[in-house]
Amino acid sequence: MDGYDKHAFEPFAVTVDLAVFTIREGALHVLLVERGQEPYAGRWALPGGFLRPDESAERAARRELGEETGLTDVTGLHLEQLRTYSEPGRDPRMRVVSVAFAALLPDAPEAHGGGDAAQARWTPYDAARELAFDHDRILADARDRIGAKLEYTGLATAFCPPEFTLGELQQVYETVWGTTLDRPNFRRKVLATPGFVEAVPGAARLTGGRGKPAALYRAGTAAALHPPLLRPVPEGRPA
Amino acid sequence: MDGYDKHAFEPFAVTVDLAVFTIREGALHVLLVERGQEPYAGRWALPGGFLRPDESAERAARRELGEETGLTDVTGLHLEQLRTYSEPGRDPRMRVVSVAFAALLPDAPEAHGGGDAAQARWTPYDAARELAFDHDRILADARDRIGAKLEYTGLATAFCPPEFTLGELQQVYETVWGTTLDRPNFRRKVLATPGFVEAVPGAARLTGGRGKPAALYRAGTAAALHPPLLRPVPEGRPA
DNA sequence: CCTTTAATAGTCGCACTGACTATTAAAGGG
DNA sequence: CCCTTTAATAGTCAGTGCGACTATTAAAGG
Repeated sequence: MDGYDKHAFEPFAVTVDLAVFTIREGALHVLLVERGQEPYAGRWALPGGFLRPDESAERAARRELGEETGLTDVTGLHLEQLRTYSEPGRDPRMRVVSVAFAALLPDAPEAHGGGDAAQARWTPYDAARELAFDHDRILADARDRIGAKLEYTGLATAFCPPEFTLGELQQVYETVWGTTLDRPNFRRKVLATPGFVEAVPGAARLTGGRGKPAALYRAGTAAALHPPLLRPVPEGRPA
Repeated sequence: MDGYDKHAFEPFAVTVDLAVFTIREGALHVLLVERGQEPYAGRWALPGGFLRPDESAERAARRELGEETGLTDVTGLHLEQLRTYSEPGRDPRMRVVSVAFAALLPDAPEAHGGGDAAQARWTPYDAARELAFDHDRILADARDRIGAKLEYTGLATAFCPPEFTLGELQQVYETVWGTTLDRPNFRRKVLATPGFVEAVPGAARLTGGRGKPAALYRAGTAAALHPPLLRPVPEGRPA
């Protein structure tokens, strides 16, 4: 009931933090910024910043992304709330509640510092360790969430350009899940799932490859995949 | 990067709101409180309240639940973050950012008002309309989330007492999804999914029923169901 | 033109599932 | 004490999805 009626309310600083993913050279990359100020000056961190009084967390997330990394007017950006981190002590200086977002980008435009960030850089996911604040945790949570949502949503297309080949889409799954998938089976499954992708008639990707050019597809309209595309179980999983 | 370094930060009021569900008499019920204060005095709302400076949102959620509804020491309570609502104007008096939670309870202990709440009451989900603030939206989001999570997690057991029959578990699915399920098939599926439930040896529910008493089960240890228990597609869904 | 590379097509068998039917085990009324 | 009622549990069968393959096709480039 937003019950501020009787008790005095304590003011909090509210920030947004972004875990922005893309796929580069077959590896999952995360956008990081180097902190220019204490605390954690010189450490890498997730981009983010303060919520302004007139904007929602979603708007703040897009704004900060542009300010700190130069990624502006990112049309293909998929942005979704992850969760909110509110443990006392997560910031050494004051009480900060942070709304975390996970974001996906198709291609990887170069990033540069700005705002509070000394510099910004795409970093391989596995190399993004020992970040400032509790950002290691946020980043791991974001990756888990993305991996899980690939199973039952068409989210993977958010990593792809507007038109993409099935091979590129498969690469997304293999990269995020860290597995390999059988190509014919992947193809059959994707095409059999209504609303996942739709063919672009008569188009083929001509990008310098040596073999037969692949047909192009666009993201479909379905939000959820029925049936889902289940992740292969790691060895020895079954109870 | 929690970038409060250069810009002045604006203070916000931070609250938690709870959508607490249970199943009563075969229908999904939600815990609501009647507001004792303006704004929205006399209107029904989700329980919740201010975050204190020394507690996380999760702890605040449990505390407010106890204060406003008398539901304290709820051992079987499942509590999970839904999302954070931060649109400007969602509270007519000040800038409030609210961390919303979805919660599930096995049985339904009676609730009574307290704290900021004039009274508290279990309300059938379908009758919970025109709530204060944006709580209609939060409630709908929570219900969607719960319904979806039933598919691929063992969450349904959170609606059940520590020991339950497969019939009771099936009732949870049918109630939340608004469908009917074939009993033998449901049984087969649940028992074939490793870690979903485990049998309580030699126990049977004797509660006054007329027919053969059902065997009892406990919640299993698996967090995710492999394979998931997919919701039947509504008529005419396939594209 | 011929080799290479990758996309696409097709096959086979098992496991899962939806839609059923049949059986069993107790409770409670007569 | 039996017999009806109620519900749990067991079993059947066909269609389908999917993993693991093999085979074919289409272009690029030397």
